[in-house]
Amino acid sequence: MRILLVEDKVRLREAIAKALKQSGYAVDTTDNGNDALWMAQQHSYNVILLDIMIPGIDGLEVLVKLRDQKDDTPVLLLTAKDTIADRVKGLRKGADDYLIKPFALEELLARIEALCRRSFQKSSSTIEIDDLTIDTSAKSVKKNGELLDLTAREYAILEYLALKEGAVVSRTEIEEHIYDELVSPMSNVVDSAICNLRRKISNEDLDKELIQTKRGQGYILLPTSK
Amino acid sequence: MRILLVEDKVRLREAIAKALKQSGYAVDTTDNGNDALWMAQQHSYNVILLDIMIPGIDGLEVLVKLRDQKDDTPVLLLTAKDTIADRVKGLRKGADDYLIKPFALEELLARIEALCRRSFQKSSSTIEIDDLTIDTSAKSVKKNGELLDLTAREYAILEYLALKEGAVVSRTEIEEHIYDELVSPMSNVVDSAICNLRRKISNEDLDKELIQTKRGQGYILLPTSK
DNA sequence: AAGAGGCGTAATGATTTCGTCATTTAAGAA
DNA sequence: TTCTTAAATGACGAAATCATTACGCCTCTT
Repeated sequence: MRILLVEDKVRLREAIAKALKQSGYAVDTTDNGNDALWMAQQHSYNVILLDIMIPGIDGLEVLVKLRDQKDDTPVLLLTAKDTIADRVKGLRKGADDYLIKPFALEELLARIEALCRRSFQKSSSTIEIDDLTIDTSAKSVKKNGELLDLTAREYAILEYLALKEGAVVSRTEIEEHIYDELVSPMSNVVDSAICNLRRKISNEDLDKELIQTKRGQGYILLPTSK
Repeated sequence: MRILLVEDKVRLREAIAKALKQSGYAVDTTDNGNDALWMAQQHSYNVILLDIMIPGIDGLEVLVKLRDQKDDTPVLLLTAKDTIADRVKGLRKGADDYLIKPFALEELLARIEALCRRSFQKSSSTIEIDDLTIDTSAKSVKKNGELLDLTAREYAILEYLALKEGAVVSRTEIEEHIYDELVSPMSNVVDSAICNLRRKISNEDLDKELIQTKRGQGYILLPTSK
């Protein structure tokens, strides 16, 4: 967990830095806006603590420039000014939190923790199997980079098989997960859907089917490697 | 953007709720902890405003139970108490922000905005997509620099889609996050709103729609680059 | 109090999807 | 090999989904 601390008053800066280090953070410090911007570009910090009244570029400006550069690092503004208008302004410019001096170190630490907690939750939403890339959030599938035109049903089945990659999935299981109404027992909806799906994802050149049939049991999605 | 407001004092609750609604949020309210927990389980809120001193389960307890259930909805604590120890305690228990009564509505709004932004992993308060610039603070949209005349509903939907750029958003999800009254199941409000929205943001020259339909799944906002 | 605009509803028509059925193909057992 | 049964395929039509329009109620403004 690496933190950039931008604060011009020496005593305060060193006090904060010390406290942060004791709490186990790696801390870089600077006393002015220009260096702050430069450092933020060099490293990817987990949190930036930014005093507003600093020499060189003003703290708010630093913030704006960071955001313009699509830098998403959580920023916690520190300030002595405390009019509501200032606070609102800071937050609206893209700050994540705001703390007014003087503050208790305990509170600063707690807020930093809250910021870190949030920034750590992004998970990839794509599944890659052979030449297929399944984007579960866009609900789209690419084959060698080309978007495939799957229907909602087809996509749902493929996603389900992909999630259970390498495991045999019975027709009944698919019916239960993909179809909400009961499917009549002797229907072959699934067969038919799989057939269409295969048509769209198969490699003509390769003879191997990605979706394989386990006679009497169901289907299984098997990447070539396995 | 849907918000759960938990506050027992009638006057305050209604004042806040009104202000939030005017800012375009869908708002649910309750005056006690038990209902709050239940409601949070029913819906997925974008932010929960939680007073600590409430009847039934205490606000902090509500927070703890939510986090125990792996619910990571951003929580903003409201409180009259203001010892630093309390604040630290709240934040450490998993709150994302903290505001002390009495507070200015402006600041509350700005903090809510910041929380929403962060939960969608966006840092800047403006979102740029193709020739559109969405200003989530001013709640306005520009197209090639020209201000578009969107209604509150239209804006809300567009903002939501933009925050989820590249992800399929179902009608139900839109209904749940934009509309606070229940939408009758076979209503086509969303369809009709999207239709109007498209009319206003579409590029006649370009044939590609920014808001694309994923038949059977929902809508998705896709910039031309992808 | 009247007018305007926003918004939800209903109706219509175009389009796509998907389940069914009939038939062919393939797999495994005897 | 031959028989049996499971699976694949293709065509068709019913049903579902969507876009769009028009209408009327409601709310807010003036």
